[in-house]
Amino acid sequence: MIKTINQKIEIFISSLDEINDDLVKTITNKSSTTISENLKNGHLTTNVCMVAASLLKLDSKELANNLEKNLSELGLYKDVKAAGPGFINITLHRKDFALVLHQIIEEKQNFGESNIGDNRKVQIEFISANPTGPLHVGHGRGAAYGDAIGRILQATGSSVEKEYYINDAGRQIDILTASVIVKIIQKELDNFFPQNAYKGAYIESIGKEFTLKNIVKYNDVGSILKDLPSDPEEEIDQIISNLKRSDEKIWHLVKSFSLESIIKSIKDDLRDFNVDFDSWFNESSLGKLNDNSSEISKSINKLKDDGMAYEKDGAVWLNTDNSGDDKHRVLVRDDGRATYFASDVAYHKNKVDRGYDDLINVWGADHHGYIKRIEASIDALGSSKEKLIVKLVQFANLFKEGKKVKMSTRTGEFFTLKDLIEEIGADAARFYYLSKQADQHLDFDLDLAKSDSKENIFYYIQYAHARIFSLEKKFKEMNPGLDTNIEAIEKNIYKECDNLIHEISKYPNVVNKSAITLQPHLIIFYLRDLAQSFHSFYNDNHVLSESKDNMQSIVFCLSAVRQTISNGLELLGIKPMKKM
RNA sequence: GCCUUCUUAGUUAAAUGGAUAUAACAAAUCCCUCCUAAGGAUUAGUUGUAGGUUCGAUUCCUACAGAGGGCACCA
Repeated sequence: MIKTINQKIEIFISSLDEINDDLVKTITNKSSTTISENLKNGHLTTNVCMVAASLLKLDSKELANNLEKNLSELGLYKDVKAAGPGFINITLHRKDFALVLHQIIEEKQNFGESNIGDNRKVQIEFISANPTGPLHVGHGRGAAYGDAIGRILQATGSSVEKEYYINDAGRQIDILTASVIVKIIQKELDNFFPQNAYKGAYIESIGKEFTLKNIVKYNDVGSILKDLPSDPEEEIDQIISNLKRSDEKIWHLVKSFSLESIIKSIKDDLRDFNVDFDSWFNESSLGKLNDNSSEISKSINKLKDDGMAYEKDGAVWLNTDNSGDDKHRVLVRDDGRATYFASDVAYHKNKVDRGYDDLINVWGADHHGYIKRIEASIDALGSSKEKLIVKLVQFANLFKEGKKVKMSTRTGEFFTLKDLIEEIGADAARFYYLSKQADQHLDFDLDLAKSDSKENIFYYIQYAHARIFSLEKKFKEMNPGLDTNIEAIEKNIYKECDNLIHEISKYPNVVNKSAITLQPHLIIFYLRDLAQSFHSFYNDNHVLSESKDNMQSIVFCLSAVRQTISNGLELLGIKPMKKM
């Protein structure tokens, strides 16, 4: 409908004095015909006259009056009116207006989908938490966000792949391994525990599980605590090297066991959170520096060969001049070990080589300073940093009984994602994570998420869905064999539905906008508005005591509302409720 | 100091450069003999300051004031 109107408008614009093809193009690009915010302004609205008037130095109101006359004379629309500073408001014939209902009945769960993504290959990397402990509520926000934009992009015609990058190669994993071993033999060490080791209860349970099938016995336990420096960082490093030296076999067994155990718990939590990944990428698969054929060596060598990396003070540095980063960055330390950054450079090269059109990275806001150097590395390796889209996700504060829930990784006291799911359920958790723009601070109120007031938007929306569902059921019981149909609506029988139909017709645009801006919260706010329109209608109209014709047309229309709510929730990874 | 996000009603939050800035909570008043009251209706209230671009600015630009985050040969 909008398309044909735009064609008519273009014909009108082209017929103006002193116009040329370029101007027509500029005007059509800058202006838009949209579904009116409010039914008072007709069904559709265009701002083309204001755009054209400013470019052509004409009076916008006069231009709007002319376009009004022009469109009216076509006889295609019920009403055309120039309004305000130069808007054109169009009211469609009832049949055209109700077209969206046909569309929903035909497309069902696919209503709202589009192909604006043009089949672009998009990879989304998110969460990528270190496998050194369970996922906590901070990771949950990235999980909900990454998964939701994945679903939204997929629904709007992109070809999406979701990936989790497992940092299974660095020092953190050594600390994890040491933590588990020391916990196992803690009694033999006179209850000693390193200051910077991981302290959560999960460390102990991994250790216990390991000892069920393995024997951990050191010939010379005392040597493990030999030569310990007082600095916490140096202390843990010394313990790591002592443990490795004392019994390399046990070290490797515990290391792989701990990793597997934690990765499994992460996967279990994500399954419960309804987040699924297409691939899991191990940092360790990038290989080692001393292996010339490994990906990490190849990336660094290529950077050196191309003059983008150089040696200085015994270390290898990446030149980041072209990226706006404030200093050059170390890839290989002067002691010959690669930095975390070096792995990430190789990882991003790997991603670029896989041929995606867009790489979306969902990172915690604390990685903000990291963006420029990664962009620099992508450019330096001969690709374009434009491919990389980094979305930062801000921290979430949890509030319980009005108080902020304190969390400290150091002491192992934190609210895990699993705790959150158990407390309020995966769907409500996802909903509240997504209810605010990802790059802004979120105060997550656990009590609100469980409350039964209207303030709890999650239930407000679900309630609308459940109400319609039960209404449909009752309608079918009352009228066996009677189908809902479009005829009644087209015959202009039940005008009170108009507002709902108008709201539904906005949905595909909301999805597109949400995909373009990567903002799932737009869908949440839309659903709230739609639910509100429905609840209001429901209160004013006692559906099941209407005449059969009316009932038919109303239930038909409400089914479309329910389908739309259901589709919107699905895009957020939330299951619509059939009863409450 | 540098980089970055942000500042909207008493509070928490919306708004591809468009019409009278949108909701909820809190306040006041109403609506269950009724399809789920986890609901509905009515009233009152908002764009940090100073400039600029524009037919039009909450939105874009500049400065200022205030808040958060980031600035490792850590990951």
